[in-house]
Amino acid sequence: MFDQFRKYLDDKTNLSEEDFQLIESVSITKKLRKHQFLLAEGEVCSFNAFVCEGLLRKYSVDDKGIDRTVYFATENWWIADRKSLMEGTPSKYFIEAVENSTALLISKANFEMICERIAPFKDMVNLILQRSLNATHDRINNTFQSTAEEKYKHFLRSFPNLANRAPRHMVASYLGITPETLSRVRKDISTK
Amino acid sequence: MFDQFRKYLDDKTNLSEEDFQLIESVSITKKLRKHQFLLAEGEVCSFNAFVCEGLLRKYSVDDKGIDRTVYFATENWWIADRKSLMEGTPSKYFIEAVENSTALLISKANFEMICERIAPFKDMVNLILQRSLNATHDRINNTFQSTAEEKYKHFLRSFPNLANRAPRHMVASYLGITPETLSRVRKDISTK
DNA sequence: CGATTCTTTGAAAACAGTCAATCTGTGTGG
DNA sequence: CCACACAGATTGACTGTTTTCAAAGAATCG
Repeated sequence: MFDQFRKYLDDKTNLSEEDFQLIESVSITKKLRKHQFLLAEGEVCSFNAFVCEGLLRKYSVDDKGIDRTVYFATENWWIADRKSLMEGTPSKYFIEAVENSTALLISKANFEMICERIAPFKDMVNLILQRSLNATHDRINNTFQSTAEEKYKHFLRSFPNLANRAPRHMVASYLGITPETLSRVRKDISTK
Repeated sequence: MFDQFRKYLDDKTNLSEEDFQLIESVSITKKLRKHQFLLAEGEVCSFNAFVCEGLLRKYSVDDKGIDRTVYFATENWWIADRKSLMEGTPSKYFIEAVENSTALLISKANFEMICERIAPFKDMVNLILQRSLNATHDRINNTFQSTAEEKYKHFLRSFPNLANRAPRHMVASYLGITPETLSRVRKDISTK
């Protein structure tokens, strides 16, 4: 499992053998079965997770009981509730395995320790943060004023592989539309 | 002008007199008149800007010529197009003064230099990044599946002071609704 | 004051949401 | 291996919200 992470790190940054060993020593492999939760609402998020295989999803449930998917994470993506992690407050989110998945967890304390000791790692993390922020702004930019059809097409362009892996109702909740609307949009597109 | 920034830095982090002087030496005061652009679409963003006074707005213009406001920045907020800045690519955004404003600009090279030399500054920047990402996720969470009225009420709660300073059509474009809809929503709320 | 831009209002059309029913596929237990 | 149950996906009819287009009122700036 760590091999996957190692390849990722090798690609993104420049670490010594010693660095790898330190990181490996604090990485906990976690297998998740479909539907299993990595984090539940009300819990304090205590880790950063790197997804080795599978698909995870972060979502909240609103007053009316409706899912709001904030984020999907597949192979080589990170997932956590940063707000809960940073502030030590109860999370408003669930993180759930959409497929059987494997993730590497690094506890908050260990993550900070690694960042302290390995400067390139810290830089990488901050770079990822920046990219993530850019991507999130793009998402707002591309879906706020759009019709359901435009939103879905943009989703297909951005995550061509996710559209088939994630159940439709989750895609719908990611796009902020109902499953029924998504179904109709897909029909419209296919008959063109 | 630098006083304002200094107070901000004092509040957020812990810097020596020497650090302040270094930062001041690379900060360029820029006065902007209402409607003036700090960045235009197609330009490469070459700075980070700290707003001392006034109100700036970051927006793109879509195919149909409609504004999409991504971000407002008032006193003590940062603004830039991070993507363009990071990658050196042409920006898709405009950054425009909504009021007469004053900002401190720090060029990309100098900003990186400061981050290198002053570790607490770098940490502060990364903390801001994280908060910004959290706030953006909250924004998605709170406005994606909401009605126009809910979006506006959430905006009022989040930015009570902005609602009066920013023209309504900009607020509308921030919320992803038409100015007409915003006008009606406001009427509905006031007659309750 | 006049011109331009912003905001509001009205009526019609487009769009997405809701509710209920049906269809599909998957997995489970007999 | 089949039948059944169950969750997810689709479809239809209806409702409600938002957009669009057009026009009239404010407000602002030179």
